[in-house]
Amino acid sequence: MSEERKGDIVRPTLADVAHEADVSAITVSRTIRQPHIVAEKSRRRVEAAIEKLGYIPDAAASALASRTSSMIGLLVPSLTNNVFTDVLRGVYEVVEGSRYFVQIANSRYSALKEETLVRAFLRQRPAGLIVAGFDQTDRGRDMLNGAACPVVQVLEHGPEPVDMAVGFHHAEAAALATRHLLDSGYRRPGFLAARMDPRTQRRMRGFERTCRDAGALDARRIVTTHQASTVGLGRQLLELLLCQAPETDAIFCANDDLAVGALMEAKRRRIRVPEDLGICGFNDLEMTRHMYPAITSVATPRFETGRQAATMLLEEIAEPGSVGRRNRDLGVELMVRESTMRPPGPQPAAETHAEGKAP
Amino acid sequence: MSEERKGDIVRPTLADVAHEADVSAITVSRTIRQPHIVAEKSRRRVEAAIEKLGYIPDAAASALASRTSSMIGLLVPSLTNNVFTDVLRGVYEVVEGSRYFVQIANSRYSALKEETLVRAFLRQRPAGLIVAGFDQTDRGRDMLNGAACPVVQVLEHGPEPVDMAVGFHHAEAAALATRHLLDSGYRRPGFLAARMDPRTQRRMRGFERTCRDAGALDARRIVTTHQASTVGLGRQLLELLLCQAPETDAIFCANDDLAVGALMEAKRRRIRVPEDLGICGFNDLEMTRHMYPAITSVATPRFETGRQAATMLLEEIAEPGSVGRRNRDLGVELMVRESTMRPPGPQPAAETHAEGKAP
DNA sequence: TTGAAAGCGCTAACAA
DNA sequence: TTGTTAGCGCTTTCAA
Repeated sequence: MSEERKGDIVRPTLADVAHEADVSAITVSRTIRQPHIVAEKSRRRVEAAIEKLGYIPDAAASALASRTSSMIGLLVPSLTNNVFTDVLRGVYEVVEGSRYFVQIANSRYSALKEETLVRAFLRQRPAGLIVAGFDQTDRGRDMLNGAACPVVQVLEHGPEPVDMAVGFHHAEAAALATRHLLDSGYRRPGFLAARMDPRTQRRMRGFERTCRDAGALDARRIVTTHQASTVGLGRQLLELLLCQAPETDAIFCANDDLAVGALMEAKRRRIRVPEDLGICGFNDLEMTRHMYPAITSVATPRFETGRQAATMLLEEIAEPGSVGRRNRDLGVELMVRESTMRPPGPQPAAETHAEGKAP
Repeated sequence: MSEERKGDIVRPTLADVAHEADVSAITVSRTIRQPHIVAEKSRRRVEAAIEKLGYIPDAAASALASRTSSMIGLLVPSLTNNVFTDVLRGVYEVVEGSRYFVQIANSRYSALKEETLVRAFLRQRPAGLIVAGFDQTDRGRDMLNGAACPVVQVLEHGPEPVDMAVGFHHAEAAALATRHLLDSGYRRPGFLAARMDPRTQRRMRGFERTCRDAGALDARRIVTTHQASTVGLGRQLLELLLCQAPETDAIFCANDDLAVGALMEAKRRRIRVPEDLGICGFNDLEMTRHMYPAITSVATPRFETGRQAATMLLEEIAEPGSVGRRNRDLGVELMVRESTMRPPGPQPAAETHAEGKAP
């Protein structure tokens, strides 16, 4: 079909369907939105006409007339990062059974882009909005505050959400992991992190605080980068860490990608995990438990966060003010696996690393 | 702020801004869309008024009046699968610099859901559409055919796209990998696959055909499942394969997730890779090259597919009929790595597997 | 360079 | 149960 043809296509309207079915426009409208209040006979005629003409309702006209759309906007900083796609799955599970649909926007970790995207969402008069995190720009927060729809902030827990929130404490989750390393007998823990978005920074604070309290904090053992987190980066960061702090006997990785990369690099260097080096990841992505050795990680409630956010939104849309707990902490769970199960008794000297590092 | 307040918020309209700036509505509209044709003085007054009132244009009214939106719809079967998020990244890279925005819909591998989502997109009068694959339902294809906007099908190459297409041959790509295994001296190759969506099935055909031609096809060595592909599933499928065909000396995994899982399971069983078992993945996800040993994989042009699809769309939107090659094959590349670099000379007997399998 | 008038296709409100 | 009327907030068209 040529492009000229395409341009010429005139879509049938409600009025066309009404004419075809010999009813009024509003009856067609009702047949589509509230079929139960239309007489069986009219309804069948309308349905036949819709089918015959291939009628597709115009969302813009509908949104304009009703001053609302069926869109639920989801604003995340990344879609490469499985953390957000897991939230998304939870949201879908709830929204799919409803008359709403999800629109996704990706701020790519830019607060400015996020602001633009919030504005783009609001232009469409969404029925509800789900936004990752608490760290909007001032204008972004103002816009969310003034939104004519319910808003849920996800994946963090903190004071004063814009409207509603579901998530967990990043600093506390990191502290849990760090304490586990210390309790397992590791004395010189290091920290690897990438991207350094607000949530990652909170995890770093949790690590630092816990280490400081235990007298085990050493800035040389903290290696971070603003690059996006990848498995390859985990290898590089471990290399860097072992260069500048060869005494390191455990690492807490702010991401499972990094943990997997670090584990692979350790294997390649013949560093024994967990004997010479304990490794703990964060998020408990599916792959970590299947590594060899299986990697200890902090399981974060990503799917459940998405489910609850969507549920809260739908309830609040149906009846404003009806949602009870509007700021929820879902907590995390430490999944202890082989990579930090240090055998009891004295450990080999730290020099082991130096050996491992030789080509 | 209470929900009641929210409901009461009256958004300023073009007319309000016009009143504030003491110009007509159309001048405000022009200031927003074509600032260069508005006099400097009016423009500044309008911009000040927009700022003062916090005006946000209504997308529905705009779409209704202009009979088009700025939306580019992207329809994929999954967002958990990194393949599609890579395409997405390519699309974003191109679209972000334009006046269009991307809306993502997830069919979750259901052709019926896909049909519903195509309809949902068309209701919004998209400026363009990008759809994964060629396997729409008949109605889905009809709708795409009748769409009043350009359409690009991605991630496959085949005859008769609806409008435009960018992708590669899955069967040929699989044949490339399979030939590599055979050429590397592996004689009893197996095949692991999950999900079994149309593209995966084409890869299976490519594997079967190549093995048959080489007299190396044995149905016992083909293990598939309809479950979603995961690393854990790779471990399970390898276990199954080695149970029913212990002589297997190499595997082609239809996904890198499976390949990583299979590698980890092999390590756990003390099966030597690549000596006893060659492993080849598909897609060349970032992690595969960082495994130990590094995994051979077929690199697919996911990012470039997204880039080109978006570029074609924007060109075609700007000037219908202007895009030249409308059906593009981007090809694939085999990345040979440690996991299939079998040392030359006679190999240990196949019984090695039996040993490896012992607890 | 600016504006007035006339809809875009639908739904809310009310009436029958 | 169905219909009539009057917009929703913007852009197009034509005129000044």
